[in-house]
Amino acid sequence: MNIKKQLEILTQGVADLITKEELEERLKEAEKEGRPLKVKLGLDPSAPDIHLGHTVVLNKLKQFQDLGHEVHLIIGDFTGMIGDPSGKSETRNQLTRKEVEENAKSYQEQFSKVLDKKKTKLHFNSSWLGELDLEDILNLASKYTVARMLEREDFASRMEANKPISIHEFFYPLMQGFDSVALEADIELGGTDQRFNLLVGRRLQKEYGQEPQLIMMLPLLEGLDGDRKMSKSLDNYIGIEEDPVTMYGKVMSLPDELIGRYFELITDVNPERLEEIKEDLADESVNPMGLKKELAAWVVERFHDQAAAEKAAKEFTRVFSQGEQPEDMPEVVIPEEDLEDGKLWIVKLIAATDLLDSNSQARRMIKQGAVTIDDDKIEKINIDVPVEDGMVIQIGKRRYARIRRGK
RNA sequence: GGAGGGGUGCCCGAGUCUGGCUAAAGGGAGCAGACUGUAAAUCUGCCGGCGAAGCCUUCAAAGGUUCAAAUCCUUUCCCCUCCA
Repeated sequence: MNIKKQLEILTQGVADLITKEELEERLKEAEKEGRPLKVKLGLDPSAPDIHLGHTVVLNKLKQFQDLGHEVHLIIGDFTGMIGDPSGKSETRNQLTRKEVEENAKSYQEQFSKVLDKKKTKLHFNSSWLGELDLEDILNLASKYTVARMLEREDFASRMEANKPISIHEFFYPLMQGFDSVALEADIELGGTDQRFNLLVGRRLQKEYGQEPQLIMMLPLLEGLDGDRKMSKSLDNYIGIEEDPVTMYGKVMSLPDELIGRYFELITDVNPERLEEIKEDLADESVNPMGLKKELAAWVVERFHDQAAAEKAAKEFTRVFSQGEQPEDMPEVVIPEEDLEDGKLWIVKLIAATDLLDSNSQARRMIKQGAVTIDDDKIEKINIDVPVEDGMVIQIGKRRYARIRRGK
């Protein structure tokens, strides 16, 4: 494929590129020399739970792969095994060699849902970082200044807010940058929030006498709240291994304004279709629900299959549009000895389902009129209800449990 | 080493001088209800625990003063700033 066309594909949907001219250069160079570009992505070793937000950058990597370039995933196991002691209140979770390898395997599995597994190279950065001795480390540290470190936004704001910064934290960007040196990366990808770290790699390569890598930043995908970036810790994510029904439902719960952005960043719809979608979204007379359903189906199909997508869509319509019960729901066994005359206090019964954390919450839900048993609304708190095998408790719109009497 | 500032509920953040009206303002997140061809938007409500009243546990930790403490005192731990 000619360079112009490659450039066009590679720069699509990119938030920032340092620099476009260099990318063109590098592509030409690679072609002339008949070698692929080494494209790097760094990964945190502790969270092998990929969500849609990650797929934005993975999609881009896939494009590189399809164009014949080499994708290198770097697992940051070195820091993971040492344990990051920042955020002192949190327990250090030092990962063992074994855990790291398990995580890596899990990563590989999940990544192969987007990337071509055969063409993807996996590295552990401990294999070079672990080899450095103190002299090497000091040498590395000498190549960057404190002032430059403090340019990083979160360091700067912590300084500003009088919050602690440990010295070792300065080493994280350096180590990540050293990965680029070790790999002799041509280009590194990352979210826009990674700008600083990515630049460190670029600068370090120069210090070590290498061609500095290019930097490609991809937009951060907003999570379910429609505001903050998708992340597991904010619990606003859609995991690519979630079951089809949940996945579909989560997409449907996205704020409408995000529909277009999702189509753009995580699907492979062609530019013409994307244009149409955007027009429809801008058109008041079009109910965005239809588009959202299309998006939801697309997502489920990609990470499961078409049958799952159809099933999830049906289930969604059934439960939310028609207000019927879902097909699967958790079952809760109520032991016979907890019953009195076959009855149980309503609050206890609800709390037993594990759908809520405490009796107080159960009481509140009843007060708010959120609880039904076999479609009968529960109005009072002080009642004992007969517990029947197979009866269904519903709390709110989407929490269900089936009751089983047992020993 | 010295001087000063600070640690509040899931998060942010008031309250501390002038003790009670404070389960602790406000915002965010979350949940529920109404509405909706969406788990969207919007509006309203809830948002520590305990089978009612009432009680119990909570404002870094432990003691103390008091009829009463997030608020006052003591000690300890942790964070920050400036000086050295």
